[in-house]
Amino acid sequence: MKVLPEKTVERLSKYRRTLSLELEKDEKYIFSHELANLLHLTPVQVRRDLMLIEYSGSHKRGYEIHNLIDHINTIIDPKGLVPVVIIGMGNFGKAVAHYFIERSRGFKIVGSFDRKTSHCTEGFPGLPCLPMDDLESFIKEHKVKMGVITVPPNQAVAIYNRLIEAGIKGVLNYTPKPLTPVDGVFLEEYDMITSFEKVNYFIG
Amino acid sequence: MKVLPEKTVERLSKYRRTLSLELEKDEKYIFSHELANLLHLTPVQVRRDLMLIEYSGSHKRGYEIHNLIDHINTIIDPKGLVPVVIIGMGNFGKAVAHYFIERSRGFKIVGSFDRKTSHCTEGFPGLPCLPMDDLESFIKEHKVKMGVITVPPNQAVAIYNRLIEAGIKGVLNYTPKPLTPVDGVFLEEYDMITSFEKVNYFIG
DNA sequence: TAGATTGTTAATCGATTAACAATC
DNA sequence: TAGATTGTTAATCGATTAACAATC
Repeated sequence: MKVLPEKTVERLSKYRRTLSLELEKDEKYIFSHELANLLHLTPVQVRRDLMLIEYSGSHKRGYEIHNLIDHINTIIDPKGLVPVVIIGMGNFGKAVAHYFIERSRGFKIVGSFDRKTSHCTEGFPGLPCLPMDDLESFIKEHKVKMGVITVPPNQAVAIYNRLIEAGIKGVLNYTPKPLTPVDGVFLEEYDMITSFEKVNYFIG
Repeated sequence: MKVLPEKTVERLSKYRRTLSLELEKDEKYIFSHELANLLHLTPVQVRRDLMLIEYSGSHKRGYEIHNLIDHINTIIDPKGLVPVVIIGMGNFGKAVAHYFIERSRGFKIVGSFDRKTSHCTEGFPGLPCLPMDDLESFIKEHKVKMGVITVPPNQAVAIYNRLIEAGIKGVLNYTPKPLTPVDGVFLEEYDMITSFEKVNYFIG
């Protein structure tokens, strides 16, 4: 299958979670307009996304929820459990860890790093907390594919370079420091300051 | 001036911060290609954005940094200090508070709320920590314009409705629970799970 | 059948980029 | 002047939505 548009992948992630909630309510089938309503999208957009992943429903009953979830799984988690590390265990890093411990599907947080290991030793049983020096060796040993950068902004570039050097495949940058895209490494950035200033502007 | 595209507003936020850093390095002028390189954009995009805010540079020296920052200020912070509240002082809420205490330009965190006020009493001197019950009265009394939702997902909808009811103008939703857009209230959502799953997909 | 829905192409919309005149 | 840059229109690209045939 051709590589999917970023926006479609984002929506598939949301479809899957919404569908799982419906399944828990013992729903078996869902129409495109129902799924669309739950996510404030249009039914056409839902159907087009499903078309792109070559999934078909029935005219009478819509889409079979359990089956569709399985299909989305094969599309967006084709690789089993991808190992992830978090670098920087301040409040933000802790929030990320807290979010994904036990709750992830296609990936698993396998390690956390901080300049002061005292920042991460407590609170996350089963999640190793390591000094920065061990970053490269840990990544190589555990075949870590994805790194989450939650260090202070002035350390972001150095950490990023070390991740690249160690052979990481994807980076999530939560610092406001813009990083330089590198071939073969998927880079996703979220800048909280920008979001705040955007809301501030559109409050009008 | 016509309302700016969302993407342009986002970049203006980044231009401003990058320009401030250049100013600190005693740079006085900057060319569009220099600013573009710092943010991994194209020079045309920079110039087009500046065209949209009706700012002109010189052919010889590019843009006068200090002056451009001031101009961006008038565009994206035309309202003085906008009061903001954070609802939910777990790790994520703390990260947000930590980020913006003393560091914000167009807005100010004036209050934080949690079911357990013990979550927020320590750590942020000068930031009031209040029980949920006081939410509406605080918003009205302090003319709060913007609310940041960092509660657990199952409380998000209830808090959102209370914010709307209390007359909030902008909402930043950091829970994975999608909220329903309401006329006259700007809603910005960031879903961390989606970002993770997206990176996971594009690692390929 | 009539009505509701899916699946898909074509049109539209919005954002980015190419092209280039004007200027210093 | 020649070269570099800005400012702006037109073209392109990508994503969304409208339209509608096919199906149950």
